[in-house]
Amino acid sequence: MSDEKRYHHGDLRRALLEAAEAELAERGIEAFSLRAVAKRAGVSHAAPAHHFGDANGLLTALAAHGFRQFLEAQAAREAKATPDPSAQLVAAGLGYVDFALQRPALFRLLWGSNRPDFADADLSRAAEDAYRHLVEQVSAAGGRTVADESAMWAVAHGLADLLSAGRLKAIGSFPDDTRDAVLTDIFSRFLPRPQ
Amino acid sequence: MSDEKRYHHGDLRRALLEAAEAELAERGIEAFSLRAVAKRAGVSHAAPAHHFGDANGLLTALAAHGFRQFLEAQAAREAKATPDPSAQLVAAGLGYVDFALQRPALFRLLWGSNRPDFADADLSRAAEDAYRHLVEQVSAAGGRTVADESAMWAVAHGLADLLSAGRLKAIGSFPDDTRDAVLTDIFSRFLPRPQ
DNA sequence: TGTATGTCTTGTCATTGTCAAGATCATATT
DNA sequence: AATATGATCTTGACAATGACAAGACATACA
Repeated sequence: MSDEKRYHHGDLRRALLEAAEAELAERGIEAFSLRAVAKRAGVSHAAPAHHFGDANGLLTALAAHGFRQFLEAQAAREAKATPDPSAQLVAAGLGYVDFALQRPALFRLLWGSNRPDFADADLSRAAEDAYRHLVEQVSAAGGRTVADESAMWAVAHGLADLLSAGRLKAIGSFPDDTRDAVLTDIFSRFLPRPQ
Repeated sequence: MSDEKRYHHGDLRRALLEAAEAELAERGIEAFSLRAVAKRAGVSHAAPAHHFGDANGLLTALAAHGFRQFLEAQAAREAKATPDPSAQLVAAGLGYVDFALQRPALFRLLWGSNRPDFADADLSRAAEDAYRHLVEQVSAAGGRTVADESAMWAVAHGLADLLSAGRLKAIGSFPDDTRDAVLTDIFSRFLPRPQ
């Protein structure tokens, strides 16, 4: 049988990352346990060490993966939007919120935890890619200043963070399409204005 | 001597809250340890239990205190601003960011942790007071819709969260008065427009 | 075939949160 | 003043956790 218990897992690194995200989603980052991840992946409690060093190393790898999925969520919205720069920027903002709502625990790992090592080469590259995408979108939409960038980033991030934490109950209780309409309205206020 | 070691502390509850905030600031919420708090306050590791139940109980009480200080930070800015509603709203936003920059660990406890029990009566009241203040400010400045409220809250929250986490390096590296000017510019974009 | 390297397990230790039991103190009542 | 009652704090214990060391097992390669 292919699922026979073997001494060598074969793809343990990937299995541990999947188990870690599942644990994160179920128990939250504050109750995250390396041993629980190992148990879920069906290996001994010390197995993760060889692949990730320590618990923070595993969370660092998971965060890098998370930032790439974060960009994918934005790209998915952008693909559905009209190609003009303003619509693309709004779409990126909607994707930012989508990710936060669909994977709240991962979102919190990326933006609200200091357990990942952001000096790690892979993670810092993934995080910078996300930042660069934002800057490019704002710039294409006519943004020129630090205030233009920061305003758009802040409003998208604030909405994503508050919504995923369940604090913005007004918007959070809307059906999806209504929520999108309100969010689009809000993002539009921050678009760099053509002069 | 007044600082003699007594069996009964006398004001242990307050001392533990202060020790907890200091520990939070020094080691971060992810390394928060109840025993370290007790040691810092000079009592045994089990002493906090009687006053707060468990570790989350202590963090709940600290969060309630934190929300009140959060409102004080906004009030401090409002007192220095002109009394017109728009200026008051911008001042509240600046106070929001002040608090996040001055007490980043506490800010994260309030907005990015699920360890505090938000069903706790004292904490939920303190958190609702903060929310009510925001709604009133937005309303006084002419805001009428859910989008008006959410936009202002989100931009203030996003700026505060990103700045306190050190992610908004552009603005974060500015001297205080320059930063205030940029933030004021950004907040002004979200002010409800007189129609 | 034999050896080196990589992968995983078992066992151990210090630290942590929580609970139980007991010691000490403060206060009210008589 | 003496005592009782309850609040406050300590000591000791336990299970869970992250990290480390040593060894077992498997694969790659000569």
